[in-house]
Amino acid sequence: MTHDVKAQVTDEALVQRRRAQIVAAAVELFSHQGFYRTTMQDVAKKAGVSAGLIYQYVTDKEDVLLLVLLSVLDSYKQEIPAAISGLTDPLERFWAAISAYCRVVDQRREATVLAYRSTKSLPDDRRELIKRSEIETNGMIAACLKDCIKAGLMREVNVELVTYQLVTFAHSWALKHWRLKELCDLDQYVAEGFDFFAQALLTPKGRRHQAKIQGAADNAP
Amino acid sequence: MTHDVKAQVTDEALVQRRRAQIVAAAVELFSHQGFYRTTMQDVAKKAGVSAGLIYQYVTDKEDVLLLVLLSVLDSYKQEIPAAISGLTDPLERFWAAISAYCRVVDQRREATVLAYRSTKSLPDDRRELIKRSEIETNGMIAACLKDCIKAGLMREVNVELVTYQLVTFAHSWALKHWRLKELCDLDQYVAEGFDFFAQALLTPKGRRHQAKIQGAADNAP
Amino acid sequence: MTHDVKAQVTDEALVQRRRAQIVAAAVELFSHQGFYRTTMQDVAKKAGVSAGLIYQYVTDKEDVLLLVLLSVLDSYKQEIPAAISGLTDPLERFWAAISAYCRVVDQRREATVLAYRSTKSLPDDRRELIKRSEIETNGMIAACLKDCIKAGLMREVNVELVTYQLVTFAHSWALKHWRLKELCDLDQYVAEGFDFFAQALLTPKGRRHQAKIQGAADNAP
Amino acid sequence: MTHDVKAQVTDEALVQRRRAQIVAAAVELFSHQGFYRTTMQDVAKKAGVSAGLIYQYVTDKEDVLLLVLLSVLDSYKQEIPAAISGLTDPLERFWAAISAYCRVVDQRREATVLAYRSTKSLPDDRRELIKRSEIETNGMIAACLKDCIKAGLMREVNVELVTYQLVTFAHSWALKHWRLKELCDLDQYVAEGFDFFAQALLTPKGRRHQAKIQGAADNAP
DNA sequence: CATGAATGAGCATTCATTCAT
DNA sequence: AATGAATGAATGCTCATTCAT
Repeated sequence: MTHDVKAQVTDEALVQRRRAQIVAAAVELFSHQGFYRTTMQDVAKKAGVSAGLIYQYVTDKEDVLLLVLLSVLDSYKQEIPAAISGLTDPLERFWAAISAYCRVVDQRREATVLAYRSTKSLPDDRRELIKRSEIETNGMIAACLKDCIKAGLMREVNVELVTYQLVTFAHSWALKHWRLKELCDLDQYVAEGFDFFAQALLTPKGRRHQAKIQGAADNAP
Repeated sequence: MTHDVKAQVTDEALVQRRRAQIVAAAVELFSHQGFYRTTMQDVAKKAGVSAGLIYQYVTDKEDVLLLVLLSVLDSYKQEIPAAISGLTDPLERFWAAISAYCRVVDQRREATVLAYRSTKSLPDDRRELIKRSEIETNGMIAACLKDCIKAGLMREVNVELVTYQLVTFAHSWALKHWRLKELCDLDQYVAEGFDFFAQALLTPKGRRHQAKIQGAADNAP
Repeated sequence: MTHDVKAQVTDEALVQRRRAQIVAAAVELFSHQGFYRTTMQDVAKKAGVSAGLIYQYVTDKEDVLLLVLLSVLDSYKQEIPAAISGLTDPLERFWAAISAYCRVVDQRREATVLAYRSTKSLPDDRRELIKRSEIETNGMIAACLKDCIKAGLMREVNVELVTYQLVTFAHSWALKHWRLKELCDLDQYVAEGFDFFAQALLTPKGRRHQAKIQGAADNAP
Repeated sequence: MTHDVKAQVTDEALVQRRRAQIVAAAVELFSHQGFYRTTMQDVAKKAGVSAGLIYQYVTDKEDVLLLVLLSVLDSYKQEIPAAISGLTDPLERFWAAISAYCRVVDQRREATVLAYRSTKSLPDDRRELIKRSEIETNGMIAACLKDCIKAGLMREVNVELVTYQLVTFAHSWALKHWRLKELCDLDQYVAEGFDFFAQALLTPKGRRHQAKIQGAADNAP
């Protein structure tokens, strides 16, 4: 976890704990009311600390936002590797990654929307941190995609562009949730996405392999 | 297009002109600095009017935002029908619509990003206006998609979900422009998108039809 | 009617008419919403003229207030003499004057309250005008009082102080109307006042005279 | 006395002190310049605090006005009972109450005028508070009056109406001070009032009793 | 380490007044 | 004479940040 945000407190464990407290409060408030409508007093109250305390763990209100956004991106960076860790089959890994992504987005739906709303509110240097982190996460998806292509299971598409399609598909569940939730639930959304991307990406060989996986999965309990 | 935002000035033509002036200034400022960091004085100065003047054409700062967002959505609602108006072939209409959408997004890239950032800053009732307008625009894309399906050129997919994929694809050009612009230009982006969606959606019959269109287009000057 | 308020318009009849229009609108608005809460645009609208027009008949917003307050005091100066004009008996004139005062206050209740609220909002020189006018009105009451004393009908009291008691009694009907209206109606209020002041002021001779008048009045239709 | 105005600061003693500071500054400014002409910056500067500070002890500018008006009414509610506390004779209590009322009005002359000017500037609910408080104060005067009547010392008059006469008499010292101060000083004003109300209210028995009291007082050092 | 009272710059909004038409 | 659009100074209120305790 890399934030070069400097704290004035030395006890590292305490810093961790306090920041977690602050971020937890801020995520909720920023998500619901937006960054600008949330006051530091709001954050302090919800975090159960005094307003002054926050400034011992953070330099700025913008720093709080940075911490919040990094915490969202961190969930991605933890959940996706976890979801594919046991798997070896490229196609299985691919679908598992997408599925994990969608599920994290669903769990942190409001924070995801927040990221779209508020990243621009950060000063340039801190925004760079976020972008770098996003590229990193995309890298994990891209890697899965590449493996599928290398294995001849998917077409030779522009990897980074398609990665954006996949990532955007996941994000949309949060961004357009106000409408999508009336059309389907998360599982259906993911299923429709699988179908769509399968059509778009799989080679004939990929299709056969897919059928095999599917069959195996269907026969499972 | 009609915004029920009420002006205190009676001369309708003047209202149109002044609002256009204000919106033009606001789009630029909101896009660059964000809604909250932009002061009404900023808007007034950039629009070349006094601060007080604005309040004769708008009730609120939020009203300015509403006007700005509606102006973006209005571009969609004008450009897309214009792009497909002469065409009769369902597939041609479909690609033309997508292409037009991408091009409007490109022209109003910053305003599109602004829409994602700031719609939540509106009070509920005004946000509804925006949502309704978005659904309307989506309807135009969905109609093209349905026609292709009805003609047997595309698979029987969930129309609204796929519409969101298409729309999101266009929006992404603005939202992720910071990265995408390093990977390709707009034409390439659109071309890649066509390829991807063609794969995902076309039936065998659709593919043959597509080839024919494509051939014709290739032989053109 | 003496306001040295200067108009920019020469046609004297028009000036009268316009000012009456403006004052009528202002009395109502100032009375209900107060001077500061009423905008010149409000006054213009209610008067059915444009905002700019007002400034051709008045130099200031404060000027409008002055005109309004003078109009109230003018009603006093007209109604009271009218009420006592036919009468010769000092006691009858006295009661008639008080009664008339109360009735004018009742008719212009809100304007009377306005005078108490807003006279201090005037710049010193214009406030002097008002004070002078008030003293003038008081003079009419004081004269009636003096006549009664001179005729031996009332005690040798401090005339000006008692005049203030009388005037204040009339004003209170407006100032405390929110409470008094629940205790009695105007006629009862006046009757109670007569009784009270009679006790306080009449000499034995005055009392006998009063009984005679009363008796005559009671036997009247 | 309790104003349900809520402070954001918890230390109750501090709240008391700060509010007193603010009210003291506001009374002076509001009295001289009026409520609307006084800015919160004015109040802050005169109170020797920052503008923001005030809003931790008050919700509104109107709240400051409410606090100011309540502080005036509170003086009445404290001074009058104090003035009559040692006395048992109904007539002595009555005159002591009136005298105390006049003296409080004299001490807080400008604030009294302010009350007449500005009560209407309060929103309805807060104005109700003021009215209730006024009725309470009147109740103290009315009680003295009733006791005199019950003891056969005064006539059977309409208690509440006469109470208003008495209260108004006290208030007039402030409201018409610009003129009255040229006619007499406070003691003379009170003495003239006593004479007037004695004539108006005392029964023969009351008159004898009054003479006795008076005699005793005259023989006192 | 923690508190929370205090600061004061910053901003949306209003409105008396002007002036071109 | 009359209009009403335009002005811009003025003001109530907020809130990130500090600092004495």
